[in-house]
Order: sequence, then structure tokens, then C-alpha cells
Amino acid sequence: MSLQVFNTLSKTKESFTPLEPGKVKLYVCGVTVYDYCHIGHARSVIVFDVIYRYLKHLGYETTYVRNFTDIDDKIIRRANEENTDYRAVADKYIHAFRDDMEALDVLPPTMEPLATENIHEMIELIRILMEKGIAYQPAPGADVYFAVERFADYGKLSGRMLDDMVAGARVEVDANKHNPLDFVLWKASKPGEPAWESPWGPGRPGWHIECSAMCNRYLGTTLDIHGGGKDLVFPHHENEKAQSEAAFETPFVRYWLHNGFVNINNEKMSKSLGNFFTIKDVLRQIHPEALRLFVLSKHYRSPVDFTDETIAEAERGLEKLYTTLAAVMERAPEPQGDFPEKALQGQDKELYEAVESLPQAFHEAMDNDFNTAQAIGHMFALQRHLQRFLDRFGRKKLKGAAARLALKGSSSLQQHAAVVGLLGRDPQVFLAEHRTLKLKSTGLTAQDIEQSIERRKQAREEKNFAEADRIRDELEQKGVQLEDSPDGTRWRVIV
RNA sequence: GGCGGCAUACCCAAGUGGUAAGGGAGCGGUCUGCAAAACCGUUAUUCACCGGUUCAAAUCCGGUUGCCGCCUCCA
Repeated sequence: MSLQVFNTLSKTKESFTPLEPGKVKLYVCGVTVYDYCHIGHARSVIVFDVIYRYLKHLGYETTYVRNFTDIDDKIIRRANEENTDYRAVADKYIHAFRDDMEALDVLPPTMEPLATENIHEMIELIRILMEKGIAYQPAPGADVYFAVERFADYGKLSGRMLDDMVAGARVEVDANKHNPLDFVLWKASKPGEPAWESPWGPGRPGWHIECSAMCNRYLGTTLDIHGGGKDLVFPHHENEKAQSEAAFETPFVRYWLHNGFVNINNEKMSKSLGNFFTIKDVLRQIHPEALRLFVLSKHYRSPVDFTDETIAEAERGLEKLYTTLAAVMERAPEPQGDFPEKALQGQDKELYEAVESLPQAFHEAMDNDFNTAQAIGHMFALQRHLQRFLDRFGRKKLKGAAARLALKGSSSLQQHAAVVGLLGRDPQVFLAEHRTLKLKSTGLTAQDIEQSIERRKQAREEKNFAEADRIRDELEQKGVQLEDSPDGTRWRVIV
């Protein structure tokens, strides 16, 4: 079975075949840089990061373009509010975006073009549309519009009929437009606004035209995959498609992929509801890898609910995976010599089979429209077998074939997880990072805790268990749980 | 008003015609001074409801109810 993807255009899963064998042209709508990014953006970039990673994993030479919209009304408004210019606003939030992406372990795309670097290409595209009579300017110096009625397929992507939409109550009324759904290609500038020269007077590009121009410039007239959030289907992607296909008369995109939204406690996240979380803020409390596991625990097209509980589950799950990896590293030193497969199988048939079956199970899940939730389920199954195997040895170190089997299991787990951007850290590093992050919410310092552990150790040695338990309960109330082991007492944060 | 999506155990979540993955939580057990962690066992004769198609349905079709999204900037 090969890769199947759900195409918004056909509303079905289709076999993925790129236009050019072995090569994929991928374009994902980036952000408008007028504010910090929120966790909805985080979901989108993580989802497409995984798609990008998986395409590369399948051996496709993938060209991934993700733009920045660095000129638009919201940016200008923001600049006016902050008494600066649009460039300063855009640059500030481009940097912030890059910081977020780095923190989230999102791979850099092949190219990240700016809208303002492509004004010339947009003007050329609008010129073509004007020459074909598909675009019009109602009066000299006015905005330039795209005439939706001149493009027969308009509405096909979003599944709406022109007539239905015109009849709808929420379409803006604009006397300049031939049809209320006509949209701006070139926006005439008011005095004082940023402006570029054009055959239609000074102005700036409309929102949709930049993606059409950049797709064409960097990837050609037909892309394999165009992605973005569900909300972009209409009008943004519908309009991009109309512009590009009307201008170049070739199919614009072979597969349209759209990710679902992030809800907060079952409500749509929005600024007006005040349930708005920026990536920056969230990462102060949640490990970026836990956020990634949270996102990938549900299929990318479904809505996902961001709550304390769902995030805590992701954190516990990740901790569990890393704890097992750490245990293997600690207790299964690389053995000398070669061991036949039969010897490994003989150690633990179930674990051996879990290791052997993971590659196929993982690929079947991912091939099925990037079913990361299922793929992760398979990883947990392997983790459980691995941990069970380790436990069979009690506190003893594993040797020979047993050690080799455990290492085979942990490396398989890490290799598959890497394809979706998980488990890439050293287990001890992750556990330490996560603990440090969580510690902030307890109001304690690591030193406080170590001191308490020392006092409790003394009490235990004196068999003063009442005092030892009192210290332990006190820490637990503050969110720190102690775990005694023959090697000493470990602690972790449980809030 | 138009278009579309979803409904699986206490919670999260796969499964898309062949007899309910996985995770969390709970309960019982092992371990422990007692715990915690970990492991073992256990938790849906059933997939919102009602009909239909089929040898076979959570999966397909029709209807009902409930929730949600888009149609306006939006990931």
C-alpha cells in the first residue's frame, strides 16, 4: 500500500503520486507577521513538519516552501499603533516566529520567501489576469479585482456555488465590485501607507495573490501539495486556485491538505473569548516535545482540544517513553559479539515480534493519510514490551543477547519516532529539561528538594519513618514525588 | 439562509465491510519499612438513536437527535 492522502478538492483519500516521479513540491501558507503565533499555528506547523519529514523519509526529494505575509492591513495597523513602520513590525514577528519554530523542533523549509520580495511577480500575474479580462479596475487608481464569474471552476475547492454565497447574508457589499465575491488583487494605497509602483497606480498586493505568485516562482505552475489550516479553504485557497488556474491554465495543485483547529476547553480559540495562548507562553510551562506529542496524538484533520488534562496526558506519555529509553541505556550496555536473530527471539518472543512488526505497522499508519495517532499507538505497544522485558531482570544489568534485544528495541523506537520528530533527545536530557520546566510551578528549587531528601534519608536511617513520611508528604503536597531506589532517592514533579 | 464535519469505555483516542489498537484514570496483585515508579491482571457482547443493505456493519445507505466549524481577518 502506498501513501494515501485526503484531498480537500475531491473530499476523498487518494493515492499520492507526485507530478514528477521522486520529487514533491510542497507549499504551506505561512503566517501574517503582525503578532506572536498561537498554538493553532503551532499545530499547523507541526502537522506539516511531520508531513515534510515523512515525505523525505519515503525518499521523495521534497521542496518545501512556506511564506511570510509581511505586508497587509493588520501589519500596517499594528505599525501605526506602535508608531513604527510595517517593516519593523514584520521583522520583529518574523524573528519571533523563527524562535518559536526552533523551540518546537520544526525543520526549516527549503525556502521561506517574503511577500515583499515578490511584488514584481505579483504585478506580472495581475497583468496576465488583466490582459485576459479576468481582472478589472473599476476606475483609474482604484483597487484591482478578480472577477469570480470569469473563472468557471470558482467554488469547486470549498464546495460552494457562487449563487448560494451571493444569497448569503454575510457577504460584504461594495459598489465597485461587479460581483460581491470579487476579491482584491491590488490594493490602492492611501497617502502615508506603504506603496509599490504598478501599472494600476501605487499600492500593495491583495492577500491571495502573493501565494499564487510565490508558488509559481519557486515551484512552478503545478504543485503537488498545498497545505494550511481548514479556515484557509475559503476564501484564501479558493482564490489562489482561481488566480493561478485562470492565469496559467494548468491545474494549480494536485493535493490540497488542511489541518483541523485547536480548541480550548472545547471552545474555539479566539482573541475575543480571551482563550488565546501564544506558543511562547505555552512553552514556558509545557515541554515542546510534549506539545508535539499532544498534536500528533490525534489525526491532523480532526479538531483537537487543548486542556490541562489532554496536555498532562501527553506529558505523562512522553515521560513514559523516555523513561523506558533511559532504563535501556542504563541497564543494557552494548554487548560484545554477534547474536543470531534466533538468539534474540529466544530472549522474549513477544518483544522480538513487537520490534519486528513496528516498521510495517508504522508505515501502514503513516501511509493512511498520516495517521500519527495510530503510529504512536504502535510505538507505545513496543515501549510496553520493552519495559516488561527489562523488568524481568529486576535490578540486574542485561547481558549478551538480552542486552542486544533491548537495544534493538529502543533504537527501533527512536528511529520511528524520529520520523515524526519525537524522541530525538537524550533521555536523561529530556527528563531533566522536563523536570526543570515543571519545577517552576511548585515554587521549590532543586536545592530545596535535595535538602529535604537528605533530611529524609537521615530519618530513614534512624528508622524514624514518621518523620521520613512527613517530609515525603510535604513534598508531595507541593507537587514533588519521591521514588526510592537502591541507588538513592529520585524525584519528579507531578503537577 | 447556504456548505461541511463530528458522535467509540470514566477521560483522550485509533479503527472506514470480517467480529472493538494505544494512552490516561480506577480496581486487585507483585515489589516496598510504608509509598512512588515499574510490572502482572482487570475495566465497551459493544461503537448517539431508529430503520435498511449484506452471510457479515462502529464501518455502507436513509432518517432522527446532539455538538462543532466555515460562509468576515483567521492555522
